[in-house]
Amino acid sequence: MGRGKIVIRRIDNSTSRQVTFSKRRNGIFKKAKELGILCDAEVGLVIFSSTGRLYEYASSSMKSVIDRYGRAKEEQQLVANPNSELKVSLVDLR
Amino acid sequence: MGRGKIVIRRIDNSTSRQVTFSKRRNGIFKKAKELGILCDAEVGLVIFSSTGRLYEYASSSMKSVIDRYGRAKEEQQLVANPNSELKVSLVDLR
DNA sequence: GCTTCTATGTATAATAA
DNA sequence: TTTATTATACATAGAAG
Repeated sequence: MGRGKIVIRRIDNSTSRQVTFSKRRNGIFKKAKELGILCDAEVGLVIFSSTGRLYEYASSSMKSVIDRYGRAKEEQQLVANPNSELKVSLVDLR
Repeated sequence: MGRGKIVIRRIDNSTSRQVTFSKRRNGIFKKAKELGILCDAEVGLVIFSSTGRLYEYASSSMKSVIDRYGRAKEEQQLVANPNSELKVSLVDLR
């Protein structure tokens, strides 16, 4: 997308890498916002630059996204391995 | 980006919304991966569809991203409000 | 570390399967 | 829900502030 085609690998020149980071970071945040609005989705995006600086976007709030993520992963765990916690519960019922 | 220009607001037609979600989700995941590689950044992306399904991508691992996020926010908190915890520490030192 | 310019590479809207 | 096609809209590489 630009004057030349690029290969996707770490940009060696630190100045170019910084400029590309700035542009693409803006681009992806825009995409994240659009996706949330267009498709009625909840989106959370966290980016740490190579210098360690944090950039974030959440369609709702990051706390909401992370909490929901945790709950969703728990459910996935139960579906993937139905015996794990359920077994405990059944044992506890006796 | 396509046959017609669109306005960024919720797509009413659920079939179109779903198709757009599928395409744009792929697009943004690709962008997230590229950003991580090109710019040596740590990226975490969480998306819940309008039907509640979870989609995720992390350049490292989501746990790593969330943990680092938590630590970064704590630091921000301290920088923004230097008196909060520091005051306690100083008091404790006496 | 962000912005402008602009030629060019990409993503994707509309549509159909 | 994902994919194929293709015309268009958009993102961005490179260069220079």
